[in-house]
Amino acid sequence: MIKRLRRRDLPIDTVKLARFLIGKMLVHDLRGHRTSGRIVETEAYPVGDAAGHAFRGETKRNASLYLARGHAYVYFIYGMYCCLNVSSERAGVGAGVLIRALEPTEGIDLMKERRGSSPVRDLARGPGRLALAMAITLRDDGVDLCADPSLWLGVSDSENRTVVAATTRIGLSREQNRPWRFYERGSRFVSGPALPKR
DNA sequence: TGCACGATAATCT
DNA sequence: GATTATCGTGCAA
Repeated sequence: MIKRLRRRDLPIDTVKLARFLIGKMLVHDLRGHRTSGRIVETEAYPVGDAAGHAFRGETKRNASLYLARGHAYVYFIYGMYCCLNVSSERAGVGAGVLIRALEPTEGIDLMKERRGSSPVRDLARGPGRLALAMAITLRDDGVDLCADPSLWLGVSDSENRTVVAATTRIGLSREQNRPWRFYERGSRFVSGPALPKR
């Protein structure tokens, strides 16, 4: 069983939310089929961060970052992939948390179809892969993850204890030394270069 | 295991 | 015209 997260459950702070989301569930119910996974890796892009898409102010593309915390901001990158973020502050303030990797839990066969049959470990290891496996597209930009019947955040009642660790973020050309990437220590489903075992 | 490289298009300068 | 919060492949060690 997965219980929905309400907006009041989410911390009103980008870095705190990024840490909070580790171990929580992302669920997509689409045409009667569910795919879901445990979030094992996130990155915070707080207010004033030069690497954040909202750094230079609100535009048509990044408008969803300015919605109340818990809304989806989906953007298209490298001409090929979509990435999912969760808006993370009060309405009118632009910031978000990038969801970088999931441990697949339900709908694994469907994820394999969407991804072109890859090992379970690689289905949602990385933001572009995650969006493909979960069938998240630009149409999901702006969705309220605390209210939408299809795409939502939750907590599993069989949630096991999660040890969260922090490192620097991936793929940036600015603000590279900020410790704003969070992941579940020991998880095989985390993207990026190999990490210390414990 | 670790690099270099190309694909490919929206957004911004 | 440059840049980009990525990924798969190919090749070297």
